[in-house]
Amino acid sequence: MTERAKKYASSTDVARLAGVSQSAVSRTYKPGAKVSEETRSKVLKAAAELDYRPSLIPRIMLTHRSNLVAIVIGGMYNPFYAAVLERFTVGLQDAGNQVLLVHADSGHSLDAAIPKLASYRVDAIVSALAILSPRSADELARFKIPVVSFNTPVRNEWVSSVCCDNVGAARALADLMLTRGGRRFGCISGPTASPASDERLAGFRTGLAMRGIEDLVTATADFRYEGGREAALRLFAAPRHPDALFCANDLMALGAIDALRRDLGLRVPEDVMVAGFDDIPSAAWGAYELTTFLQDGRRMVDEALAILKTAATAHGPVGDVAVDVPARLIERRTTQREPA
Amino acid sequence: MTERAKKYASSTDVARLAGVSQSAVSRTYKPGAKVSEETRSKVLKAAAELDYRPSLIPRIMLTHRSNLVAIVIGGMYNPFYAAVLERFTVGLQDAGNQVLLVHADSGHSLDAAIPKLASYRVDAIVSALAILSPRSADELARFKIPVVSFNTPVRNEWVSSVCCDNVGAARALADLMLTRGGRRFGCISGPTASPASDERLAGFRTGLAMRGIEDLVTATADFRYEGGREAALRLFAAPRHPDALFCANDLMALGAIDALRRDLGLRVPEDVMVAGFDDIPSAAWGAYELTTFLQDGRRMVDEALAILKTAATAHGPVGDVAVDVPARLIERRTTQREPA
DNA sequence: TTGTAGGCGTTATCAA
DNA sequence: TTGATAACGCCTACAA
Repeated sequence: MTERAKKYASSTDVARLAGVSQSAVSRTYKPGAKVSEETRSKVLKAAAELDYRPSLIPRIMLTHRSNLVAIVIGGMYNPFYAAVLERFTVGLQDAGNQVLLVHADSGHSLDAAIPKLASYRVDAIVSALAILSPRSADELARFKIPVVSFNTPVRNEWVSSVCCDNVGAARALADLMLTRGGRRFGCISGPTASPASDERLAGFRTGLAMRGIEDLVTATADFRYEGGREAALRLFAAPRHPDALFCANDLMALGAIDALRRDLGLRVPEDVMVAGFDDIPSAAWGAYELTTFLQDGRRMVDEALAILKTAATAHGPVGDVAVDVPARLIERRTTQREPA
Repeated sequence: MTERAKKYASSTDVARLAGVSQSAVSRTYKPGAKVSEETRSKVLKAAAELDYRPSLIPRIMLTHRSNLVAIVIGGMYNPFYAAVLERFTVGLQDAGNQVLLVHADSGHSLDAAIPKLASYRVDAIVSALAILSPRSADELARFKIPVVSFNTPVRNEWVSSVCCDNVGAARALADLMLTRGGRRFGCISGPTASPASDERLAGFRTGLAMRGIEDLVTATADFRYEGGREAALRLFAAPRHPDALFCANDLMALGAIDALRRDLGLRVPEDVMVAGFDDIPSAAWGAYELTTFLQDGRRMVDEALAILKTAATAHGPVGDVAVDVPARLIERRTTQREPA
């Protein structure tokens, strides 16, 4: 009856066929086992015949560890996050974990996903989501699952964060643009409620203020190329437009550049300087050569993995760690301008 | 002793605290249950106190279904595959599945990952890997796990495939380039042993041959921007270079365009026409406006999901299905040329 | 070295 | 409506 649904052979099946006990089978597959050559070969023969693969599921019940780590992510359209996801996956696989991928594009869908993850008994969660609110973080903490928040500075007893120094970087960019002769400044930020974008905008504003500039025109977009393009068109509709534009990520910056050059007939960097954030591969492409900040994704992932490793061996909560990775300015052509 | 390792409360814990039987707890969490209001509230109260989340792990043992679907992928640097991964993830989540993400960048690492997946008792596997060999496919079939191969036309009893019509598309492109006045043809293909790239090259060659053109200079690259750029530099080192260049994917085409324009001072499309394959977002960017083929990732994913759904309800093998999705030509600026 | 027995956290069955 | 009981597949004593 239930035979029909049965897909995998069990160790009991193998034992029966091999004419040994179930524990003999179990021992055959345990690294430091004490099994006679004879038993072992009988078992392996039967196992091959039945295509037996030991199941890890019962082990999860016994040990309370699944070796499953969930990665919650939204916006893989951004190559920076695609690369981060790939690095996490490789790193976790190398450490003997499996990755449970969860897509969430809003705080709401995140909340919906959490109980599922708890039901699968994941060992830890990585949130590479720009929208982890403190409230969601508290919700997460209730499940007593270690969490690493990537690029969103929330933390509590169970939640740690790995961020890059958005404020400092954006401030440094303000300096650079002033040095390069910028006079009127503009900024295209990400969606409201994106902490990373907020920090970048705030840092830019501070950097300008420190040099006595208070004027800053801004537009909001959605972190995508098209959004950046349209935001630039809006921002540059007025006759007295900026001559230095900071975009909260590279994709929007590339869209803005194309808007300026192709739709508005402006030269970059001669008429308008542009800078982005992330250093995605296309920022370096010959058609753009965009000045940007390298978010050191590799190092950020490594830091996150280190936190997870600690969490895996600890018995209690190991949250409240905050790692800040500096961003490195990569100056390319889009800000290379002789001061007027 | 083992208390220390115990992280989650079990239904037995809840039952004890609530003063009811374990089955009562189980029923409380079962949708169509018959529990008295009184019992239910006692249970929920105790559960809240203990932060209880029912575990899905035992259910996997009982039902032989994990609701886990593995996605094996390599090369998320290509936005086309990043988008495919995202669509798969969303689609599977909507269908009540969870996604196990596996990164594999070679046939070898794929082989290494398979037994792990079998141990986690995944219900199905999606291979979005350009390197699934028939041998690997047979290996997969041994585990009796339904497999959908994305863009690689292998199949057997347990393996189905969803591909796009690479040959037909590339042949149509040859026609177009001839119509636009192409005289000398070049092609930058992907790594050897990539079936998709092989088919595209073969189709292009066939299309040319049908119009009496046998000459075709080729170079091989790695599907990435930089690789395309370098391959173009090699291909155009000779004095008599192509005036029509087909690249096996968009990323390489964009690299080739920048090589032609910026390193070699050639005009695209006036001096050289260029076309790619995939229709990734950056192909449409203002700086390039690349002619390409839209691989309908959305539809391909939907077809794959449909196969998986069938597999989920069937009892035996459901492989050997082959779906072919047509590719649609998107002609943009890089082939817009007046015939000489 | 082997086999027997108990338990991990659920669900399903059956009797109360 | 409830509670006891037997699985599911494996691991770990413990006894033979």
